[in-house]
Amino acid sequence: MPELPEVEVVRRTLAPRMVGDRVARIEARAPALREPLDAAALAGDLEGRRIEAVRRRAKYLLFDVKGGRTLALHLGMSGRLTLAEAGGAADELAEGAADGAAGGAAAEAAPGKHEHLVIHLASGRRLRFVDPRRFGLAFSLPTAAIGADPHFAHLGVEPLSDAFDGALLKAAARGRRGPVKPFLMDAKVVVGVGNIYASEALFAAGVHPRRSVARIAPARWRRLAAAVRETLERAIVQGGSSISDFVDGEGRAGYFQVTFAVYDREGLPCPRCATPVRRLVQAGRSTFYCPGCQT
DNA sequence: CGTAGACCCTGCGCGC
DNA sequence: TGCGCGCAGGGTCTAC
Repeated sequence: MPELPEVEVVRRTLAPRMVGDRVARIEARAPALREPLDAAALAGDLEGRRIEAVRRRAKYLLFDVKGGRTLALHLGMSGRLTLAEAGGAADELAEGAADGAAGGAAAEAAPGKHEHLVIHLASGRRLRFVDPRRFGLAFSLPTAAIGADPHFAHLGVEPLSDAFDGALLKAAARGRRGPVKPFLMDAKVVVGVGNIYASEALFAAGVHPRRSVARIAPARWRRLAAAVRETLERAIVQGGSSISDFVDGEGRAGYFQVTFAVYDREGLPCPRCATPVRRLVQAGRSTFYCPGCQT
């Protein structure tokens, strides 16, 4: 569910309510995520420590605690975080929001299906990590060693940073030949551009998803970089405004506020020229584009 | 080195 | 109404 904007919206929701609080207890259960949960390491690194910052790198959420350790969470495809307030009432709300599919059976097990991790805070709040498809990740590491960690070492530039521009894309494309859409989604080039916003940014820039990166001139790279940035920033603003009403840290609501120009709109009219939107498959992922607007 | 494809896993929506 | 199939926001590994 999460691309960079959704992760960033969750981060902004959680940060003011978690920074300054303390990790009281880590509760790890459910089957392994992409990598097995190391409950002992999480407890040893985090329990009893004050949360100093909630940051983001690519699609990872980073919770820095006092003593130089960091909890890293990745939501994968289906991960969700909910921050339940102290006391019972808000708890139920969070459960309901997090488990939309479990409808019929009232006899669901108490902890909730697919609940992998619960972080109990000293204030009584609880951060729950639910991930049905188990593509997510949760691990702790020394804060100072994040850059060298294999999960982060090869990551490219942040798309909302000053370093990200047309010149960077052009340089990264040197010696490459493939289509631009998978290139945009390559985290070694630029992080956080997932399948939805890759299609959306290409549409906004008027670039055909199959165009070879070897045949993109500087002006077009500039347009594309600007489109990536603006598309992500707009999604953050829209997701953020929709989420501010929520009592929990649920990220999914943001998606319902954002309207896509082409993504998941095969056959529907392009918002700019009314030509029917087309779908194709690249690197195993669906791409949506307007054959009239994108060259 | 760069790229394409398979694979990890569960749930949902659609067509029959 | 039930069942099988295809597809889903991510990332990594292997084979070419």
